Amino acid sequence: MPTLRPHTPADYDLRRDCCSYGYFLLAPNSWDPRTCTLWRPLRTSEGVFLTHTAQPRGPGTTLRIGITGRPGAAARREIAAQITRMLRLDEPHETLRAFHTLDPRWAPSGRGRLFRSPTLFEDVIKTVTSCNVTWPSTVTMNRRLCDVLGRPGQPPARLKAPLSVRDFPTASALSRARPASLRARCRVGYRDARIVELGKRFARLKGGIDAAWLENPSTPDDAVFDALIDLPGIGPYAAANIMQLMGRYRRLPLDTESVRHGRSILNMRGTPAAIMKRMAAHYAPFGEHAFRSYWLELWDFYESKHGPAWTWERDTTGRMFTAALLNKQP
DNA sequence: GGTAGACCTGGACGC
DNA sequence: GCGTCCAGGTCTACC
Repeated sequence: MPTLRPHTPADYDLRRDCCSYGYFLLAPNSWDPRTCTLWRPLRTSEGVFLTHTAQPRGPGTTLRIGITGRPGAAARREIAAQITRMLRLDEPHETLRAFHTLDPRWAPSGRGRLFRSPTLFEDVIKTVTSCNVTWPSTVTMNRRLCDVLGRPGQPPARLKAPLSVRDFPTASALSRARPASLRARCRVGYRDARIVELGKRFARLKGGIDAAWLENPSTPDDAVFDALIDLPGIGPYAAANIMQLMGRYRRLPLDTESVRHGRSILNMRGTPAAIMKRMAAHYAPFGEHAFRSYWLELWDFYESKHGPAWTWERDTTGRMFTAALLNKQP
């Protein structure tokens, strides 16, 4: 079986850094808590390959990416690049150090890298499927999108892959879907036409967007925010969330979870709108790392309820990790 | 510029 | 098993 050894930062801890944001629980990602392995089908120019990424020698050692099938040199490079994006293996050490200097609470644990998707498009769709729904619906929508529109990869011959080997649908595949079919088969509800339109924009079929420009670090935050908020289904919350997934942490995606956090942990009082204003002011001193400080506080709360995220089973704890649901747990 | 109501789904709850 | 209520962010119409 082909194996890749991507460049791995000296402080990298797969358990900590992969299980750091809810998207690691969404299809087609699959974290196996027993083996501490991330399973994930990835699309390349040579087809879809099922990968599994582990850190067999423990934190701080080189990751190993096992690949089912026979990828050529180009496909291997594409797989390594996608895993690097998902796990933020290329995040400069100085950036993390700057974050830990600004917010020393996370220096001892080394936290700061937040999981994301292999492509900006997948992060955008995952964000849209997380709006105006409870987390279990987000889980269902992503699983169905993969089952219905993802291309199958080669299943492993001997290894037991925990889940489906279908990848996440491409922009092109979603641009060709019929809204009614998306609604009926993927349970995306009123998001149907918006998702198809996003597929068209990212496939650059109609009013196409320039993903390279969006992802270019020299593009100003405000310009990125304005471009994102122009997209269908993307409002202030979604735009800010997509920005943090792009590594732009200055804006906070404020939602009902933020209000819950403001009230219960930070002892803020007032209407939801007033609390959101106070939340923005509260984290403003963390500047370009504001979201990381905010998110790690939230994540800490979730883990205080149900143990370290790397132990969460996708189909049990992983379906109920928002505070509203966790608070109902015994 | 601010606000009210519709949009959909799935889970919780009561009967 | 069925009906009702509720949570959730975006969008549009309206003031």
